[in-house]
Amino acid sequence: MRPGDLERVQSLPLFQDAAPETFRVATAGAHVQRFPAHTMLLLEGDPVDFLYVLLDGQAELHGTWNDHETVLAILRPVSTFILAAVVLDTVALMSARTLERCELLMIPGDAIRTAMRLDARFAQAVSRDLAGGYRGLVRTIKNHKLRGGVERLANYLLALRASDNAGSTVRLHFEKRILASLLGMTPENLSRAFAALHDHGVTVEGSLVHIAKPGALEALAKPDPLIDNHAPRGGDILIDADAEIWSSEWNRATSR
Amino acid sequence: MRPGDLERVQSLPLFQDAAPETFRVATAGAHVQRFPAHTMLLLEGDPVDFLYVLLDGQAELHGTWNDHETVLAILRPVSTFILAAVVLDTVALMSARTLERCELLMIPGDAIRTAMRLDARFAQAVSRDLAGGYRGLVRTIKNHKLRGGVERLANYLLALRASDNAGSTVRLHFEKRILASLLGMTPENLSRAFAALHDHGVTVEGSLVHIAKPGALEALAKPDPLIDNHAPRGGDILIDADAEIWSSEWNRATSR
DNA sequence: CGCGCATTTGAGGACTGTCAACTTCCGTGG
DNA sequence: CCACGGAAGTTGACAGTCCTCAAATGCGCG
Repeated sequence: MRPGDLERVQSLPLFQDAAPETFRVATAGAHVQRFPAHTMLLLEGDPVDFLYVLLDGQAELHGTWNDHETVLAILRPVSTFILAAVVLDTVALMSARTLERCELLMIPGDAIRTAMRLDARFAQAVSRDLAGGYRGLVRTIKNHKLRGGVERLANYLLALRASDNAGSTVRLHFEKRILASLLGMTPENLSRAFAALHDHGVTVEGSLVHIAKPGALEALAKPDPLIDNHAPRGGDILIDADAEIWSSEWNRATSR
Repeated sequence: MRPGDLERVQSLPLFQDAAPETFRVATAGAHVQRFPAHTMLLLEGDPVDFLYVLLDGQAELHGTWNDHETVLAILRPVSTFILAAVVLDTVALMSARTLERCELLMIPGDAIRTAMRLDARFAQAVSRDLAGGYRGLVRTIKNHKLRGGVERLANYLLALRASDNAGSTVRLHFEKRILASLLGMTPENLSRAFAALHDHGVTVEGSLVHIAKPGALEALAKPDPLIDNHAPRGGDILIDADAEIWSSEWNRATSR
């Protein structure tokens, strides 16, 4: 583990509230491992023995059925994943695979469950993390059931703009075919969705997307704080303490 | 509160592990309230002040965007809902409405959060509950992204058969228009989906659905334990300890 | 009994998936 | 450094699915 990695892990919302002793015990049995690109880390249906912490690189969570595959989330450092399966000590519902060379910290599931028993503050942090993940999934389902493909793409681009920079050009962090699957469409239809956004000021050059008229795009996307997690909050309410936990599963992936 | 209600609440996975004192304090500040049918209990975007426990009746969780509405879950007694928002002390992402006359126990959110701080076992139970809900949502997303409408209906019927009885006739517990929304389609298309299942031995009479050839239906539905939570597990593995928590949010609603 | 709403059925259109051909991009190896 | 091969991305044609609108039917409650 490189110097600073431990600090990065400890600063995760999942751990920053834990007692130092809890953190020490949990990471004592952990080990860091490197994986090449396009490597399966975990297969859905397999028992989950570790909580994974992505320290470097990009990874993908996906699900399979009947010879079809769909991307459920893109993970970027630093984030944890499959916490839910670890808490319940059961099999994974999602597969995980690296998109590029990755560095992972693997914490034994036993250590996590033991820590929850001994450290109430850690158990609370786990609850908050899972609650944040849960709410992320609720947003995702609303996104998919209520919006069409073009609208999902438009909101995705606005979310990228809000999170990565303030400029009018955003960069897609992974291949379009993966973005297509994440957004619930085929690569062909993603192309057409980008084409449809052409009329609203969106131009594409490789992985660079230029948003010429953010206003026009927003008019089409109709972002909603109850779906998108980046949308402008209603200005009349002062109590805006939506301190959602976003460090672990479903990071900035699905809809932000 | 009727006699026995408290016992029913205490026997929920969320509470059965908690210290008696924890349970006493939490329910001390709680109150039971009755609501007529078709009443809004909670509006998405509103701060959540209570953890709700549905003691009697049926309720629905739904989301809204751009003048469209989609049903996210059907709740049946005894189950809790909006635990995630309570844990994070934030606004609701889903609205809740009664489908019929309902009896609800409302536990102040403060009491829940305090109990988590004081009782590590309760905090663990909350984590398990949220982890179970999280995994239910993952199943839902896979269900929606990987399957078509007819397949979703077929699996829903098989899930009903597995949970409610062992017979070949199942009863829909709510209106078809709500089922349609839950399954992510229009009422018109649900009708056609039922018609499509005609060829596979499914006949409909009001809210009664007869499954003449379960084998044929399964061949179409291709149920999967990693999506449906009722599907036959692979017989070669003995370790089948998937003790998922299913008592709270997302009960038998979405995909079981 | 009658009204209102849920459900069904039909027709048409919009959206999405599939297949195939073509172009572009990128990493490899000469 | 360039040429090449393979994969990614795009475009077009077509089919299948799903949504919308409209009208007819059925059901339940007042």
